[in-house]
Amino acid sequence: MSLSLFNTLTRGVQDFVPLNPAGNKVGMYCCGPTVYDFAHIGNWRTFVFGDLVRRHLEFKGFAVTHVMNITDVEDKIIRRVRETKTTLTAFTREYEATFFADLEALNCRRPHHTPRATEFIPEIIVLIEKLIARGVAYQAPDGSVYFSIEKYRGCGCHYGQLVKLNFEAMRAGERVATDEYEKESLADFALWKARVPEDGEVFWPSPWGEGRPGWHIECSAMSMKVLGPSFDLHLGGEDLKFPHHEDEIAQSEGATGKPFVKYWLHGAHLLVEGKKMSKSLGNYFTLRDLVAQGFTGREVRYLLLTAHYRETFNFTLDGLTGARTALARIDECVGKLRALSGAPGAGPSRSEAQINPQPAESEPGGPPSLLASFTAALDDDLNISAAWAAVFEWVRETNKQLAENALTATAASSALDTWERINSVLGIGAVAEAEVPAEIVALLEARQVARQARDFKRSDEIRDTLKAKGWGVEDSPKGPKLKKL
RNA sequence: GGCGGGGUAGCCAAGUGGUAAGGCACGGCUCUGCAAAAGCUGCAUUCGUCGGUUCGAUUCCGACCCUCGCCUCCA
Repeated sequence: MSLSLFNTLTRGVQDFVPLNPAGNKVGMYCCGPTVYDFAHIGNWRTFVFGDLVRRHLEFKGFAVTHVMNITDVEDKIIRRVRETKTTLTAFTREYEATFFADLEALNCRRPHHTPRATEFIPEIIVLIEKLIARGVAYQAPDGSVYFSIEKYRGCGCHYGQLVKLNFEAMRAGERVATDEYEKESLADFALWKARVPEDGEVFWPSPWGEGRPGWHIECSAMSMKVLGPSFDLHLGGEDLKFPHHEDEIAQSEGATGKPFVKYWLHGAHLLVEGKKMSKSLGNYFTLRDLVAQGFTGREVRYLLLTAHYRETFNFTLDGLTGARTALARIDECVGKLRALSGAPGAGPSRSEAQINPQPAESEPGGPPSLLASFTAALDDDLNISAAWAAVFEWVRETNKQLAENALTATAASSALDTWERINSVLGIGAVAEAEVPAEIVALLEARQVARQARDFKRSDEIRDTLKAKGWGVEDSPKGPKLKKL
């Protein structure tokens, strides 16, 4: 079965066919963070969505080149640099490092390329020169260079591919600083911003004088530098459709004359506790805020992955608690399979690289296997909810067989293989059994002695002690089981 | 004002022109010294409202109500 995705360009679900179908290679660009603050949970939804797209493509056997830019020069950054009296690099690198740490905490695969805007100034300048040479960009009296939408359209190009635009009906409202720059037309956007005193030391020389790149041009320059003038996938949050992505198309196609991106994917925003996230409402969370409340990156990842990417998702703390319970069910089941299969381990899950990327077909005539229903769900425009349903049905079925002692070690091992392949897409792992300190083992043994002597008062006391030390005990027919709380 | 999403159980959330996945929460039973875990089991005659099309609509059409987003900072 082939993968289909909703393409904002055509406003419909389409079969995914890479530009180079023979090569099986896919170029994917995701708009990355602007490193002026910690990324919030809404940002993370989009990045986790990007990770899901990449993982599923890799699961399908595509060789993905994943690019994510780092916007490290931009109005807000400059303001903060000025306010904190630091340097651009010192300021942005700190947030960049945090971003990658958080990305890892959420178990997102690291993009293959993470270009910084400030390291692509020469490429940006070349791109602007091309646009000027083609007559679709101009330098204004203030020294800034703008993209002319009128000229671009005059060349027969289409501005407004991602969203329907009606410039006449657009309000030149408060949010448009009409007097800030000397543009020829309100809709034109800056490619190069001339240096102003507020920029401080943040500027680069250029053929148009000192200044800095506009926001949109950096993505065009970096994506085309790494992936070429035309590539397969470009993702971002839905708010970026206009103007950011529209402008990227205009700049890129205006410069190369070639189609820029084949499939545009946009992730919906989230609400927190039913409301738009805002610092004043107290529902603004960064990942570290949630970690401070005792939640793990894994739980956050799971919750962010419970809803379809094109639907607004209501992120709640209750939901996060539910995520913990749901994950524990999966862990319990996978843990039992590991124990039965005699896998060494209880250790960390085997390397994802060892996993065969080709999904198996279900048995002819039989019920669809986990792998088949999971794959079918994600192939259908990443229907992750249906994919989870497949996972939990499998958990229930597996638990049932385990309870009936109906699984052999070989069958358990095979079930684990399937799970690992599923997990290569979900990326929620399964917690490895923690090392048990000698003190805890001793307490557990003491409790067993007490239980055998039917001294339940004593055994319950020890259970409470263990709990206080962070270990839960579950008695099973095969003896007590320790669980890190 | 223009454009675009949504309204499905207590909460989150799939889905379909033929009678509602899954998760969380909650109740019952089995097991257990108790508990936990697991298993079994119960939990929407109903999918914002009102009309229309249809043998049949939550699903298609129309109107309305509510809600969210974008309209040059935005994931």
